[in-house]
Parts: sequence; C-alpha cells; structure tokens
Amino acid sequence: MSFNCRFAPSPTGPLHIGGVRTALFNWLLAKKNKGKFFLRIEDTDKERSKEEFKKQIISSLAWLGIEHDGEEYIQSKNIKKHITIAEELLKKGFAYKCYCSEQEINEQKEKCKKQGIPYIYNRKWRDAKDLQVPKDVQPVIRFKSKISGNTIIKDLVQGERNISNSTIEDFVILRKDKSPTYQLSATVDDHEMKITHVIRGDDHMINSFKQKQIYDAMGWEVPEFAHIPLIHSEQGKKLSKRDNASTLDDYIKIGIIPDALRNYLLRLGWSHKDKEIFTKQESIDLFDLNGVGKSPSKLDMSRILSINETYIKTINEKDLFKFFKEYVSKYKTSIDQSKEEILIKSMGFLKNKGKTLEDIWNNSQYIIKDKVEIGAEDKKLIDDLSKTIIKDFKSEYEKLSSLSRETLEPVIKSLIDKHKTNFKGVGQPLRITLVGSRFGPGLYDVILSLDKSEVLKRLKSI
RNA sequence: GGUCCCAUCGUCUAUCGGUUAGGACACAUGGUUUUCAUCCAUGAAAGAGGGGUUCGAUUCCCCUUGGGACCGCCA
Repeated sequence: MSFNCRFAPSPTGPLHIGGVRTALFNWLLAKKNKGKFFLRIEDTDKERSKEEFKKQIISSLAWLGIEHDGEEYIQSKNIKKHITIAEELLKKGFAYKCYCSEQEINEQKEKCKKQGIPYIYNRKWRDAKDLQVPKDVQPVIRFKSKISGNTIIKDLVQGERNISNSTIEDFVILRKDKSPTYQLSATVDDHEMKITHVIRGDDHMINSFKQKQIYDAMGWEVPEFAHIPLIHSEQGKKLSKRDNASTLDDYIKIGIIPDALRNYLLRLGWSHKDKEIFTKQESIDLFDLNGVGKSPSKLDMSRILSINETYIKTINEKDLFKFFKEYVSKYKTSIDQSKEEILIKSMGFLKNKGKTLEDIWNNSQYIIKDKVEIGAEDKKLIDDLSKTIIKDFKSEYEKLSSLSRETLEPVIKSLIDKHKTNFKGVGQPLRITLVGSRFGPGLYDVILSLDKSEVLKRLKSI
C-alpha cells in the first residue's frame, strides 16, 4: 500500500500552530510508511491569498525540519482542470446551475435566523426545468447532494462516522465568476495527486462528507481520512488568530527551538506509552494514527518551555550557538564577530540556565555588551567592604599566570578567610561588578569566560 | 437553534474488564550548590453525575451534565 500524504494550507495568514501539527502528522505518517509528503498551497481565494504568506509557510515548515517531496503544488495553477470537472459533473447530472441571486440567498438566511431554524439552501434550482432563467443573474454550479440515506466515513482516528445526507446542502462548486470553490479544488487535486491519506483538523469533518460525494460521483477512489482533534487555547476554545500564541512565529519569537516544538506538538494529542522525548527518527519510527486521541487538547506554555529546556540542555555548544545566532539576528541585534568564539565556549554553562534562546540572550548580555550596567538594587550591595574585596581580588587576579578554576579557587578562598566572610560575601560583589547583577552564571564561569583584560577593566570601574 | 463529536490529576496523557489508577509538566516541601537556576528526593493532585451489563467496571451500553466543532459563492 502506498502512502501519499499532503498538507494543504491556504496562504491567507501566518502558519497556525494547529496547521503545523497537521503538517507534522501527515509528514510523520508518510515517512513512517516510506511514502510521500506533498505541500499544496490552496490559493484559490484570490482576495486573501498573499505571496508573502506562501513564502512564510514554506520557510516555517523548513524551520521545523519538515521537508516536502517535490515542488510545492500551487492550486491556482490547476483551476482549468477544476472547472472541467465541474462541467463534467454538470453534464452527468451530479450538479446543476443555480440562479439564485445573492440577495435571494441572504433573504433566506435571514428568514431562517428569525424562525430559529438552521439554514440550508432550499435546492430551488435542483430540478427546476419550468423555472424562468433570470437574465441578470450569473449562475453558480451546485453539487447535487444526496437527499436520502446516510454517508459513512471510516475515519482512521474518529472511527466510523455516520451522517444523514439530508443535512448536507447542495454546496457550491463553481462560483458565479466561474472560479472553483474549496470543495471542488481540494477533491480534484487530492485525486490528481493520488493522495491516499488525508489527515486534517476535525473542523473538516463535514467537508469530507461533501467531498466523498464528489469522489463517488466521479467514480474516483476515496482516500482514507483521519480527522485529528483541534488544539484549543488555554481558554478551551478553537485556537484563533487573536490568541497570542497561535502562530508558529509566536514560538520562534520567544526562543523555542525546532526539535522542541516538534516534540511538543507530537505529544499533543498523540502518545506512545509513557515516552515523552522523541528524537526526529524515533517519532517517525513510532508514529501511528492509533495513538492519536479523540479529544481536543489545550496548549500548555509551561510544557513547551520545559521541553525546550530539555532540548537546549542536551544540544552541543556549536549547534546551540547556531540556533542562538539565528535567533538573535532575527529578533535582537547581530552579534559582533569578535564575540562569537567566547559565546560558543560559554554555551556550555549558559544552556543550563535558561529555558529559551531568549533566556540565553539575557544571560549572555555581560558577554555581548562591553559596558556593564549595574542596577540600582545591585549597586546598593556594593559597600566599602565589597570594594576592598574587589580591589584585593584584582591584585591577586592580575598576578595569576594561568587561569582556571584550580588557580582561581585558592584566591577566592583566601579572600573569604582574610575578610572573615563566606563565599557569598566575596562572590556577590564580584558577580555584580562583572555581570551587572547579583543573578547570573556561576562566578568561575563568568571570570573564565571573559578575557583577562576585560575582567580587569570591569574590576577597575568600581 | 440544527447536525456531529468529546469527557482520567490544573495541563498533556498511560490503562485496551481485575492496577495501591502510572508517567510528564506545573505546584508544594526538603536536600545539594556560589546568587538566580540546574540537579536530587518527597508530597499533594484524577476516573463529571446517575442508571444498567458483569463475579467484577475508569474501561462496554443508555441518560443527564459539562465542553467543543460545523452550519460561506473562506479554506
């Protein structure tokens, strides 16, 4: 059995986190089964589709490490074919022209609203041989939905789904301007692309029932469907653009790294025993639709942060720096070339102090900025004794011929003894002097990460 | 409102009729530590309610309740 999967976003906005998960699941299913994963840009809404969003979607998937097979498929390029199919359906009697004006439709909707009954197109033109065709109305083509009986879909996630055909309206497949609608285009393209498995959000359930009728009418093989539960906001509602953490960029912005997000999204609605951390390869090997749950899941920021922290800790310094550099240049400032080496070296201890790339950015300010700014609260902690300690440390430090934790430790210890204090008494003023804050990386890490001349310069400034 | 769907700790989830209902995040407490963290240990925390079926239900069925999705000439 072949597995052809696809992710088919519309380029009408930045990539949604739910969309990312849909893409991930499709990609995973394809890779797991040695199949293909295609990307189809559904840009038939001319008004809202934007080239920049198309580019953003492609780069977003690339960021996550989800690569699609072949060129991306641009739906608008296949419009002619869609129209041909609409005409074929018309000819075969599976569709009909509807001359209702928009006004007429709107009036119907209003009426239904008033009466409190659900609107469904009244199928006025379905079998209207004796109706007078109005000259001033451009017709739309509607699909002749089944009126009786039921449609059943054996959904790979939801199980058997059954709906009464009478609830499916005669949906439009070709607009009055002769452009195809989603229902038509998606079906035709899925067929042409030989898609075997359609994984999409649960909100598409009704579309699958509609589209199944098109497949049946055309005598095409119906793909397998898997409708995955939606991701809800922390408020428990379908994620919308208004939610502040709804797009992929929202996560990149705070310094989440690709593997962490991939892992988080994988575990949102899917599980494999008690396993929490999955490498990319493991996720491919272990993924299956059986593991997908049926109930929607809420986004949990602290969980994302925690997984990100796990990944940051395990990644090696060089790779982490690559992510860091990319992140900083995109959202902060560019890093001075001269600082790169010291930053790479420092990733080793910096990564233990943060959950995100942004945390690392904050903790590495003492390296990136040449001037130390001491906060008011911290300044208060520098008293006369502190100044003496700093001075004493400076003269000892200056004398050291080799710098290491081993050579530094005796110096600090002797200062503790000399001034009858503890480590904090010595460490705190030194950290404030060197970093600008009483919080920060370990003292030895700080001292050893900076150049000797830089350390002396900072010590002198007190 | 109509149609469809969902229901285990606060959150993500394990359990596929018999478990002291497990794990992870978050939370609390204690310990290590050089500040903040990390790390380690411990703790608190769940089967929505009511009926069945069964020797036995979190698990199967029904009802109630709660929540969600869809109802476009958007995708």
